[in-house]
Amino acid sequence: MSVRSPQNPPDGPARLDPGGTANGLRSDARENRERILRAAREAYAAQGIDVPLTTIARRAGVGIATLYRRFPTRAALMAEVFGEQLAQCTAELHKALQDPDPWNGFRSFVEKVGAMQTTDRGLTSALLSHFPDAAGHDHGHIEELLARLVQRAKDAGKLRADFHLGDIALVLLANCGVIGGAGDDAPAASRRLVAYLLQSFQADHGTPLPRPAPLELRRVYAPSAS
Amino acid sequence: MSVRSPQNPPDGPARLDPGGTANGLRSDARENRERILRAAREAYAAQGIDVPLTTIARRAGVGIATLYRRFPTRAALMAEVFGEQLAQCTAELHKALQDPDPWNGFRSFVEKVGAMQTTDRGLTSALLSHFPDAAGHDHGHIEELLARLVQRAKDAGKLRADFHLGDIALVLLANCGVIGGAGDDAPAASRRLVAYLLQSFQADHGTPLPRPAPLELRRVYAPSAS
DNA sequence: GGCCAACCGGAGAGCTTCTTCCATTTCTCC
DNA sequence: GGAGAAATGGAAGAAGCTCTCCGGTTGGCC
Repeated sequence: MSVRSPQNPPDGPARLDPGGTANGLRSDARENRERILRAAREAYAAQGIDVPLTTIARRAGVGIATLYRRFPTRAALMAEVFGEQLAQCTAELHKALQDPDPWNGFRSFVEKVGAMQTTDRGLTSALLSHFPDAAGHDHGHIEELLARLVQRAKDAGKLRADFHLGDIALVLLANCGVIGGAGDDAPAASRRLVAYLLQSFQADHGTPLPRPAPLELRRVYAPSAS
Repeated sequence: MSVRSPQNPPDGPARLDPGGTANGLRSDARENRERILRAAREAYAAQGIDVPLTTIARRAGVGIATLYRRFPTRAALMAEVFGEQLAQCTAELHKALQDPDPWNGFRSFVEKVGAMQTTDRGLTSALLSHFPDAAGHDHGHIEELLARLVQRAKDAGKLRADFHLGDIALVLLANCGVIGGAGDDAPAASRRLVAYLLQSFQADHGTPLPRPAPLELRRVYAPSAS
């Protein structure tokens, strides 16, 4: 994301920093903060969201206390990291909406996000979780874009009419399960799952479906619940 | 590991106990063993395979040491519990093979197992894991029956020819992900996922698929890997 | 150059879970 | 009913993780 204006006007009286946390820090602190975020991003991608905080701190080359000082809760850190991931998804979404072929845009978006999940084990959480303090990146926006993408494909007659927005979450969760369980075969397995699902999503499959699950893309992050 | 062989028959000539462990125990020990298995089954179903051993012991009304004496490793306990689950699956499989309509047998089996996963969070592990000491219940048998079920449906022209046995594992893993992430909506979400997938599995969908992942139903249980 | 608030890292308390050890109790056989 | 092997439960050690406290360090401003 790197939204944060790098140079803060030295005399600016008004405290800007809409993200909320990065400015006003001493230079060494700001540097460490970036290092922590980078390390967290890598660690989440590699090991999933359950990676111990000590691991992230070590990876960043800072003490655990520094990490805690900068991000008082686990959720605060995740919010920051996943904000960047969400931005990436939003970018993909915009790209998909610009595809002249609505179905192709939809299909390639689902495939793309599926592939991103394979690379980054934290992405699913990013998409399915709602971090109250993830300022700046609002889920609502993603959801709205997604709804447009879906509607566009339906209007073109290529996406089945009974497709539900929650089915996107279904894909993400299903793919997450496959990736988690398939070990080294994860990329191939994930591609195949997505291909299967996309075939079912096409409009020419008349068979009726069970009622959609009321899955929300947006889901409260509950650290205790696993 | 200090396995002080607890039951050494004084002179017993024929060692029966094909399951491997239950006979030759004192009556109270055998009773406790059953209690532990029952508690473990319930705990796994309710909380998944990560449930602490102390929880199982408490639930069984025995001390933790008793659990350890009977099942030296976590895997040993799981092997025993999941052996029962596998037996249940095998029964379903037989039932499906007896369905006069091959596709209907296939479909109902997949739906049934999907529903069982919703009820029992340990079942996926049971099906995807291979416990070296799960004597008595052999995965090979299940796999063979499954292969017959698949082939039968293919021969009837209802299941797509490029369906791969590993796609069954794909369904299980995907469903597992959905169940784990969907919270209270798990049953509905799972049903919908399975319905989507089953539609794609039907033979009249000509679109080619990515190459199948070499997923094996049988998978070495690796406690360290999550 | 020197001050001092901001910042740092590591030690350690507190918690959960796994695993082993051992004094005590219980069952079985005679 | 008594001897002794088998079995028991709980304490305790080990390990991993989260989070806090505190003495020492450093960047930024005069």
